[in-house]
Amino acid sequence: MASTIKDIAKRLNISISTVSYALNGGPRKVPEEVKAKVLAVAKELNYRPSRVARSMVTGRSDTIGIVPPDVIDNIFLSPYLHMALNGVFNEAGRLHQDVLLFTRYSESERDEMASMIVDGRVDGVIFIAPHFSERDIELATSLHSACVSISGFPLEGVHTFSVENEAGVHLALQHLYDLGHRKIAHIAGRLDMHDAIHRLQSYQAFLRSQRITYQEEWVTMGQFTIEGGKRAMNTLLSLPDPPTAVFCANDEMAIGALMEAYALGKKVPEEISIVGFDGSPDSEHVFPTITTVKQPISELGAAAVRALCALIEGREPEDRSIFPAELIVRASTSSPMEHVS
Amino acid sequence: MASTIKDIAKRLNISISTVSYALNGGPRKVPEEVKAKVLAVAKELNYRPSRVARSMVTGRSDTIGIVPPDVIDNIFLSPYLHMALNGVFNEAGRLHQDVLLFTRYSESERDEMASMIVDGRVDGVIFIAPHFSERDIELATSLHSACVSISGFPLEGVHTFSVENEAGVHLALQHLYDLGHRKIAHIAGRLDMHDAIHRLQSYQAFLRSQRITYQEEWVTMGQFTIEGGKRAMNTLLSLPDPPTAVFCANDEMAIGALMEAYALGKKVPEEISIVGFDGSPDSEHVFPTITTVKQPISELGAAAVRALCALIEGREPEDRSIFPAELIVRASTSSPMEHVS
DNA sequence: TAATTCTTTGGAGACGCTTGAGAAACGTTT
DNA sequence: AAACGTTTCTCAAGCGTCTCCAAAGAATTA
Repeated sequence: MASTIKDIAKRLNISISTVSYALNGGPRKVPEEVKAKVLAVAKELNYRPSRVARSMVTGRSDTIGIVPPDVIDNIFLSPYLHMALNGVFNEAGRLHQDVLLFTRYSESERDEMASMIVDGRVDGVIFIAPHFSERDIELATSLHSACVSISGFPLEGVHTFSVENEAGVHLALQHLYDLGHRKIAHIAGRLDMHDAIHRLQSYQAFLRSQRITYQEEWVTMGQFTIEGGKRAMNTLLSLPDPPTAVFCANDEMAIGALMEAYALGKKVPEEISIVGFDGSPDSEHVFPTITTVKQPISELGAAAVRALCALIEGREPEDRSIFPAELIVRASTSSPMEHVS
Repeated sequence: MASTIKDIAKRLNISISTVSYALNGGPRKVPEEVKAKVLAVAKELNYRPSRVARSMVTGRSDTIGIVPPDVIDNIFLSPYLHMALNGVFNEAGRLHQDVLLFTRYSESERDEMASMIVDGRVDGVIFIAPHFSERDIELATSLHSACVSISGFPLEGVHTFSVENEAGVHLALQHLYDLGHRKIAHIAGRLDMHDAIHRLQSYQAFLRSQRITYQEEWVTMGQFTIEGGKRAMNTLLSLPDPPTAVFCANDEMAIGALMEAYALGKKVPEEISIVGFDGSPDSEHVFPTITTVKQPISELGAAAVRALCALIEGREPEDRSIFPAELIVRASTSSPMEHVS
């Protein structure tokens, strides 16, 4: 149906190779006159080179694969992933790379998934926030496939891009501390993810450095979801000695916490301060707007793409891999004193 | 580097075709004994079939392409697109289809874009909310490539999936009308998109049916964005005779309108009621929560995938193409009377 | 004019896989 | 023993493209 390079050759009575050279401005020179004719016929026949055939012979597909975190359904409703994808897509477009999103819908397909990564349709893979248990990434590296990760666990030979978690957490907690808070709880994310672990550890480190006693029950699990944030906040507010401030490992949990606080009749920030993490658009749309630690997620995505392309082409990636965090103070935090009095 | 079907054949001293048949349970039978041996060796050599080579000969890639709306940068931050992609990915996974997201980063690459659609890497394409001026979709059909659209303009031979816009708009406006509103403004979306046009027309039709005089200045453009919603709301509230209610063509603009209303000291819903469209998660996170018309966007995406797969396999799509809208009454709407008095 | 060099162009092999055509081996039937 | 059907397997032809190699032609030199 679709026309091929052969059709063009036949039409002009020249060889296939000449056509190929003409179309690609190929390694060999082709007289301008012939070139023009080839291009004209190509246009006339509505010729489109088959990327598949080209991949076959060049071994390159100019396509990068994205492996989103392996969570439950509806994964594409996560703001974090959106921001990451946003950066990835913009940069991929700029670098003339297409993006193949790997979908997986059950654990049992894990192996099939793994083989997709190395079946030749992508030149390299970006893992977004992979779980600790994620073996695909090891498989990919073992097969010498180019791969990088965003917010992943440090892994031998895998370039990992992430935010300065420790510094970010410090900014958030210092902010609360400076406001006068001493009873600061933490709603942690999924502890099989690197960022969640790192943020929890940084939280503990901060308490230690400020000589605040670490209270086991002030750390609750929120699974990085709004629902999880609600549940966690509910738990925290039921404590005999509830905290005056809550630091959440991401904005979604902060939103959940906010909603739950209101549901329980607690005013934010008057009765309890809330800080999020990520700097998602949503954090600014809720009421009150949420104080949060912004990480340049889109830039992480873009940097990952650049690094991956470098690896594919055999260059050494030049991007730094740790990105700065920035505190954005909004309306969900205030001093606890004013209202205690 | 990677092992091929040939390596397996050589190792076992059998023909390449036998290996192929064994691996695929192919068209021809292969004795269990041989099959077992082949599979064992395949595993040992860590063999992964090359999808590229397979595509080459079968002409199928088991991959569907997605063309997101051709808007400016950071497109992946649109909740609408997320919900659509969410449905698409889930369903694609279920049907064992991979998803290639087409990125495009400039108008000048339009032609390159078009050829990507038909270069053999995808079996079919889903256009999400294509613009009126989008020619790619026509190109795709003219090349007999399978394609469907979500919220697109009706086009000969292209299955289009969309929500019952007219009914949805009616629900929203009737709700406002029943509350007592008579001065109802409309913040419209991008008028090069089908949904935006359709919703504007439905708004006008409703006013006509209720014999409310259509006020030119009560229709403002919001471009489907939060920023646009803010600007539009600003314009509306500056009118000498401002409306008591605003119906927005999507939730993002409703959020923007909400923010702007607050910024101008107008209370929602006490002084002005706001209704959105889409039923995005965000519409429930803002304060006050927004009354909105929910459309099953994810289901639209899923249905589009099913239909596309049917087309690819030469079957007739069975899904209905118009989906119901549902009014979700929340806190952003109330009767105007109470406060006028 | 013949020999040499340079330029241009066509031929053909690969890439890894699928699959139809047909060969070989075997057992069964007449 | 011949004829036949089955089963099991090999051969080889592609799929569309890229690119090396060699052949043909043109230009230069002896």
